[in-house]
Amino acid sequence: MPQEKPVSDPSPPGDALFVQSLARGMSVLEAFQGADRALSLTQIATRTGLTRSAAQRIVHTFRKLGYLTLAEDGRGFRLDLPILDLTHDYLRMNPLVRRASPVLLELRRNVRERVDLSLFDGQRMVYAARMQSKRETFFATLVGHSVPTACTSGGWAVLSQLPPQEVDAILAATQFRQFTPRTITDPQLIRDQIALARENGHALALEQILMGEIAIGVAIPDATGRPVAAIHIVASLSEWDPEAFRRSVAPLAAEAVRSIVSS
Amino acid sequence: MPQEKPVSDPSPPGDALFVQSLARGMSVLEAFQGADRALSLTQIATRTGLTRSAAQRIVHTFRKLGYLTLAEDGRGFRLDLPILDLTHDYLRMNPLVRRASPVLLELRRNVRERVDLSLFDGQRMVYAARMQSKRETFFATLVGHSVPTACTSGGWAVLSQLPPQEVDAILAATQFRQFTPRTITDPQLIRDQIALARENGHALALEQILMGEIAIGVAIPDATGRPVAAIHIVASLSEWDPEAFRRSVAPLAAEAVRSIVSS
DNA sequence: CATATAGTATTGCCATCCGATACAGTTGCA
DNA sequence: TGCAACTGTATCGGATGGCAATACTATATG
Repeated sequence: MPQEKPVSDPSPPGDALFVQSLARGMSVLEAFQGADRALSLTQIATRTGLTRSAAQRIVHTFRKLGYLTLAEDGRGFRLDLPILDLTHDYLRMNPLVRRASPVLLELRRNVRERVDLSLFDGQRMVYAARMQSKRETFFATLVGHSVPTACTSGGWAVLSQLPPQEVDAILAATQFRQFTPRTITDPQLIRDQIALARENGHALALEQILMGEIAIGVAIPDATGRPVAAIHIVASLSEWDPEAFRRSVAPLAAEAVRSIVSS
Repeated sequence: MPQEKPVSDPSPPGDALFVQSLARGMSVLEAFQGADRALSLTQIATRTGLTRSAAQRIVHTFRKLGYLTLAEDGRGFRLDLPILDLTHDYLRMNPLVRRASPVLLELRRNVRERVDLSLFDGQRMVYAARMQSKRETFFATLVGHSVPTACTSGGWAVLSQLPPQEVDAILAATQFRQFTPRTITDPQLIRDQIALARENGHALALEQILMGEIAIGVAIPDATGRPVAAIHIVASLSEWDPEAFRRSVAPLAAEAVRSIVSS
């Protein structure tokens, strides 16, 4: 009789192919999500539900492989550079990113505003590529950054292409956060935005994540028509009237999506 | 041309803490380096030196965890989105990236050309952040991309701050590649560039990676004075005379580095 | 229709991973 | 000072969990 497991790693009973050590290892890497400084063995053990011994062995192994490193002051561990190699491999091989990149570049050249590619991942939209414009905010720059699907133009565009029950499931699971005073957190109002996006073929978001920011999102479907990503075009309200922005930018974004899909 | 890359599976004898399964698992992720399409189990097994069974178990586990996915056509596997979460965590927690990002942003605003941050990793410089300018090439955009230390302005700047024997070791281990007709591949000529960089406090590279490209690199030292990264400023030869570029940009880059170091 | 792939599934053996415990240093509060 | 609570590191016997071989179905290719 297997003992009760306090762990968070999904080691399903009776899955003969499942390599527990590997899952535990990855859970250690995941433990760094949301960490704001280096993590000690004890912290890692706590966050992952592993014993300190297990954490020690795994950290030891990752250090030998280069993925973790002892922090500068010798207390705690941090993710290290080889992680970026994986990123690069992922982005490089992702067919969507591959096809989208040149199109996004061209798009940015035309609209002269920031263009992003984000990937649909349930409740999140994860930024995969960014073509910057002149001025730029800063942290959101980072690849891998994500925002709630329900709070962003691209997310609305994606949701507008999904069956209602899936939308409901996502909205129900979303942890709403008031990014700005104007962030919409009422699911019903969000459904309105989604309906609007379905009508227009694109979504328009005003100051949902950052004050002063206006964004247009268009969903990118896969071969079966299911939305898997979105283009965002982001600009400043100080330079654009929302309707003018929509009129001049939305057609270009839509065409970019067509170009990506057909290539 | 895609070369066969030996993937590391160091299973040191007598290392009681080493978790073999985990190392094997990571070697599977690393197997995607240089792959230009999805990899089948057999290919993974070949590249990693694992048995097909082992590859199967590991791939199965990674799929359950989300890191790998079956390719669209059902043949072969690809890295999947959760990889980007690790990236984001790495970049976010990296003290250097944290301090450098706002400075690079400011720098780009002033010079109006592309600004990169790359991290020193022995024979490679790995791109960690990029602040783009107007026009842009495409693949090099990707985070995690790397170029040989010996072929890039930032690399020369870094090498100029290292003791000669370390420089020799790196040059000796470098696989030189002729990116452009003007790429310098003679170690002695590279040493000249390094010496020049040491004198000037910055390196100037002409068409080393791409034709028409001029780049200035300045090394970023850590607290002990050892170079760990570099700033690159990259522009087009069609718009700049090399000497003018150096005169107007190098001081700004140097000041940016000072600002990063002292913060 | 034969052959060579692809991904998936099962099984018995035993090496590898397991976690308790001990050790060596720092930090910090009393 | 010294104890307490932390760091990261090291050891070890036992049994769990990973190991490789092999068989399976399905799809592609000739």
